[in-house]
Amino acid sequence: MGATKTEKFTEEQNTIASFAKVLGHPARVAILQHLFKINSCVCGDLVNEIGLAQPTISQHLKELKNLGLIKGNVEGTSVCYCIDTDNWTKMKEIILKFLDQDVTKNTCC
Amino acid sequence: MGATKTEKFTEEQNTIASFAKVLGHPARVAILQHLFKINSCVCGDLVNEIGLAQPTISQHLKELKNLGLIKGNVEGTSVCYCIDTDNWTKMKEIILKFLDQDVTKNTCC
DNA sequence: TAAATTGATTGTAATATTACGATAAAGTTA
DNA sequence: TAACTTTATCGTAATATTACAATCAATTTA
Repeated sequence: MGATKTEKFTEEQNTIASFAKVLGHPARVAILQHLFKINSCVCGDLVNEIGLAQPTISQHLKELKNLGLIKGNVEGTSVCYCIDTDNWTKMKEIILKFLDQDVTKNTCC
Repeated sequence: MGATKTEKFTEEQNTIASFAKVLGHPARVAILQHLFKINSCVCGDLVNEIGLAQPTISQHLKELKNLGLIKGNVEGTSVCYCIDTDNWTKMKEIILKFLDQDVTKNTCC
């Protein structure tokens, strides 16, 4: 009990859910928005930008990295993060296909 | 500790995250896909369609209803669920706006 | 009205997530 | 090399989520 029963669902359903899940925390949304806004790499200023502790940000970055949405380059003592544009586009297409189902056919309710 | 620090984020970030979060479980993805597929209301066959217990499905339906993505009509002893097309469209626009950020500008990494 | 059907609610166990202090690891600078 | 800077990892507490058995509530049917 307690754990999601992944085996009951299709691969597509699990993929959609795992992308949606990683976007399902405001800190990760904020991180991604910031990475888009500055149009280049970011280093440690995410901790200042968002008001969470450094280990917490690091943990969120790891989850985004695990799904391939961002990548990080070590630059001296700091790490430069940015959007992985290829994977972002792939993710976008998967989510879009799901969201774009025809909504007009529903006649009851 | 443990709880998401909602107050640290903008309303937009929290809205995006809460929509993404509700899509972040394969059972809810499966429910929504089924509601789209049959192009009309569904009653209790979601429990058969997806292999989870009835209270579990009921709980997932409640979460989808709380965010306004589906609505339910009582029809005798059964309840007819379907997509709330207006709210689905609104949600889609919010998520799309977030996903559609220009990905080409990133030059480093 | 009694039995049956359907779905919601309650209670709870198992697991996952979030957040952060402490500390480690790796590079940089004095 | 010692001190400093930056980020990752470990450990853990607090909270949230997932799943389901048991039960309740409402309607329908025999």
